[in-house]
Amino acid sequence: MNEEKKSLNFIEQIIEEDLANGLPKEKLRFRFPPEPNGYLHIGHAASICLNFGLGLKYNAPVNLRFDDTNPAKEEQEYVDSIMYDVQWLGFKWDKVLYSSDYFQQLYDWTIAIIKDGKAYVDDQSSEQMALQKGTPTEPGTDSPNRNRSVEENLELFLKMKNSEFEEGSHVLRAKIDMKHVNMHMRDPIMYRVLKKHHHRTGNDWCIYPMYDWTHGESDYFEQISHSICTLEFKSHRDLYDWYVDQVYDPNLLRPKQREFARRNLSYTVMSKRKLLQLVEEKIVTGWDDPRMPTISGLRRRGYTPESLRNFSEIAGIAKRDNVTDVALLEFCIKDHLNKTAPRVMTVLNPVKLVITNYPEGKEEWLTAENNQEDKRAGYREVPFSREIYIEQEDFQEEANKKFFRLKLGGEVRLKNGYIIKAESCLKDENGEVTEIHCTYDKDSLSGSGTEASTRKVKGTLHWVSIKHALKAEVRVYDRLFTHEAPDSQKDKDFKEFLNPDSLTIIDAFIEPSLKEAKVLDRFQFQRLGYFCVDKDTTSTKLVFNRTVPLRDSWTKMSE
RNA sequence: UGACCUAUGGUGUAAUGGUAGCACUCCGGUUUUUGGUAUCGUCAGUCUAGGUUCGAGUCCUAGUAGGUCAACCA
Repeated sequence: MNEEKKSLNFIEQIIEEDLANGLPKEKLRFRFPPEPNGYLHIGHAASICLNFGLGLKYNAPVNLRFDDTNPAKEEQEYVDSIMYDVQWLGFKWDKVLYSSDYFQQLYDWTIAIIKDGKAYVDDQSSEQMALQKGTPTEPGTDSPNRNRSVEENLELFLKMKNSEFEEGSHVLRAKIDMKHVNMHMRDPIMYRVLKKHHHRTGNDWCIYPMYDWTHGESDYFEQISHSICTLEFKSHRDLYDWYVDQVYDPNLLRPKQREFARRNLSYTVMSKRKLLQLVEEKIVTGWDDPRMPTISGLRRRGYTPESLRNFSEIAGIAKRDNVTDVALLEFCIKDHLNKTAPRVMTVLNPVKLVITNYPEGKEEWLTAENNQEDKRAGYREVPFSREIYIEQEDFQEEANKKFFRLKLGGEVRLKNGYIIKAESCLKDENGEVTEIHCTYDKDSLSGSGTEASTRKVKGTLHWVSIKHALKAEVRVYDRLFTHEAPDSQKDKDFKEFLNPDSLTIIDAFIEPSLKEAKVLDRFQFQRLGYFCVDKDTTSTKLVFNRTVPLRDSWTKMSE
């Protein structure tokens, strides 16, 4: 009964503190600000769940804002996929906004800043400017253009805007302090000339604001109370604040940037650049390849929104570097699917089994429970006949008593069916078992109520009737990399750790109830794992992805 | 040879100066017509050294380790 109080993460603690210090609760407002230059991944999911979760917790609006200030990298395709992913995760934004919506406002503010003598046009080469910038341990030196007159700056900036200068020839810089210990404060660039088509503003602009100049102002413009980003932006905070200072009206809310550690997952990479590389070099089939840590990849793999949200919740957030064990993610999806996924029988690596005392030509439809974790899931019928497939690894001619499966002279129950006893087997020239001959106890049918039907045998096998089975392609995935943190090795490229066996394609036999399964339908293939229908499925060919195998204490034990 | 951030079981996170807890992983028991699930349990942690304090994972100092910062990227 007693509600256990949930501890707050450090961001929530900051918010509680701000509230306690007089920030009205109605002023709380958050945002998720992706750049539309790639697909979202599980790390973004952490940020999405954090920001939208805060919105839910405090009943505050959350904007989805596209940080689209670099037309060279951004595309509508990414905008669309990001919106889809956020909604799929189950969140609702207050407004969809774009930094590019603020280009005019930003420009107007910039004019004021130039007039205030706090920004200047620099026409040096980027190399020259880099040289003057100094290093983290040495102060920078002033640009010779630093003291242009306001009039000249205004005139030059207008020319930049009017496309009178070439790309790379002129930039507008904030006049701050070339000797500042924080490199970002050494006269950062506010605008550059980019004669590129923008996915939203088209060719309206040929000057584009930089991230720092845009982000804080966008937050301020939208009156975001808490601007949450990842740790690598920590040193941008001084600049964020400096820029907000230039336009801040004390009657309005002043946004505050706060940083948390990005979420890393073991056995994968998370940087957009590297993920893009995997896509472009065709190491994976696309952004939504089921081996990718992208939201779209995880979705196609069979992950549910609930499982991803739960993962973010229990992984938590903090400020230290981390590599979260992918086992935690897998636990989350198994936990959810265990409660929700219908069970079916499929055989991945078949061996033929003949029940010699079962009448030829006879078939029965046996009743099978769809999900013993959820009685409402009901029952279905599965066909049974004289010849069935079982898994190769479920049969051994001889085995010790720890082997609960089928062995010569031993008994086993066929799931939802009869108890059978192995009498003999046929083998090919290599000694591989090609056919198993069994007899069945005709009184032992599951659920028939007879004494024999309740008889205990140690093992229960899944199976499919050969005559009725459907063929399906099953894609079995393993981790994409063999190293826990493939991009952590300074002297090695992350691709050296690619797992050559990350995908295995199997022709499997599945029970006929799966015939009408729809893309993204999720199932438990009993005793094997969770699988979902892939989008490559056609009317003539079913394709399944293995989301995650079931916990397997037998294989571990027998190794 | 600077500034800033971080340091709690194998992993991820709590403990807001007062009993180091939770989850995952691993291992073991029980139940089981899934070697699944459920359930019970075991193992396992405050980077180091000083200091403040009745009391320090928490505060201070120094060290050590890791990370971040010098794109006309975000």
